Amino acid sequence: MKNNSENYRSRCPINFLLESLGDKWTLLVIRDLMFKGKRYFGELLASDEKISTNILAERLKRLEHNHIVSKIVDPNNGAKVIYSLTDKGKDLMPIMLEVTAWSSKHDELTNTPAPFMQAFEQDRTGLMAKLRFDLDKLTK
Amino acid sequence: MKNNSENYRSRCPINFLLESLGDKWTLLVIRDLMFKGKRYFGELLASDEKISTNILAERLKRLEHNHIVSKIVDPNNGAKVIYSLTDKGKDLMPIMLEVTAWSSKHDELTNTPAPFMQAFEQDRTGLMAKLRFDLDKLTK
DNA sequence: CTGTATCCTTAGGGATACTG
DNA sequence: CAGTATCCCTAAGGATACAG
Repeated sequence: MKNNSENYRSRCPINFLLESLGDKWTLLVIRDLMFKGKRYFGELLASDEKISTNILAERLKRLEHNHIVSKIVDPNNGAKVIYSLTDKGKDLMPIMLEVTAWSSKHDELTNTPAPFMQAFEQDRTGLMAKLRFDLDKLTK
Repeated sequence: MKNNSENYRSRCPINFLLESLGDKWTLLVIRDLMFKGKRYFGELLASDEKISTNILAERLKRLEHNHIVSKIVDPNNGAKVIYSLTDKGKDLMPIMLEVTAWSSKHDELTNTPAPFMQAFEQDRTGLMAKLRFDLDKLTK
């Protein structure tokens, strides 16, 4: 996955996403930062899908390099690092919601509460705006 | 990439998408079927990104197995096969549009016309409904 | 035209030991 | 706790020849 434009396979927007986030793990890291309120390396490490340390470290590094995630030193504990989504990262929320909508519609095993998805289909714009507002508050 | 539920890494909807479509090529095939009006193997083969025959054949087979793509024999030419999106496949359109929106916002090299994306941000629901209608007509 | 089959290479990723 | 460094292995993917 390269990120300097000369190496893109094409200049298609779909392909742009694939080159930025198109692997087995990156989207899961973003999910955890966006919807599960995780902020620390250790928390991200503890996902159901069992990512390993080197992979997580590499993905975070690349996400930071792509300005999707930023890291700061925890003001309450200088030994800890806090990861959070940048605006560019938060802009991925509509994609994540649509993915969730699609999966919960087409995979009966998926664990998304149906009422929420129904509300979402009714009023995408409103719900997205609200969630974005919450997200901004959280990482402010 | 497994598709029988016992082998999922988790039952998260984000992960469901990754297990169904999470590789370097699948989303590009869907893009070509959804937005570029391609229907034949040869047409799909001719994308900018240069997919090879074996990969394309394998992806189409898996997409068919997952009920995202269906194939029929061309009624006008028995030697040809026509691929098209199922309803489940067409349901991916909102995701594709959000991906396009995100990429065209954050990658200046991306080739999506800005006016369209502006209209989309104004009225997601309306535009999605219209595009879905067009898509249904096309594959009817 | 629509694929299969094969060969080969590489990138991605698990496991795990180790460091500041 | 937050990573780095290695080792090793496998799956994914390019190239290309060939078949129905």
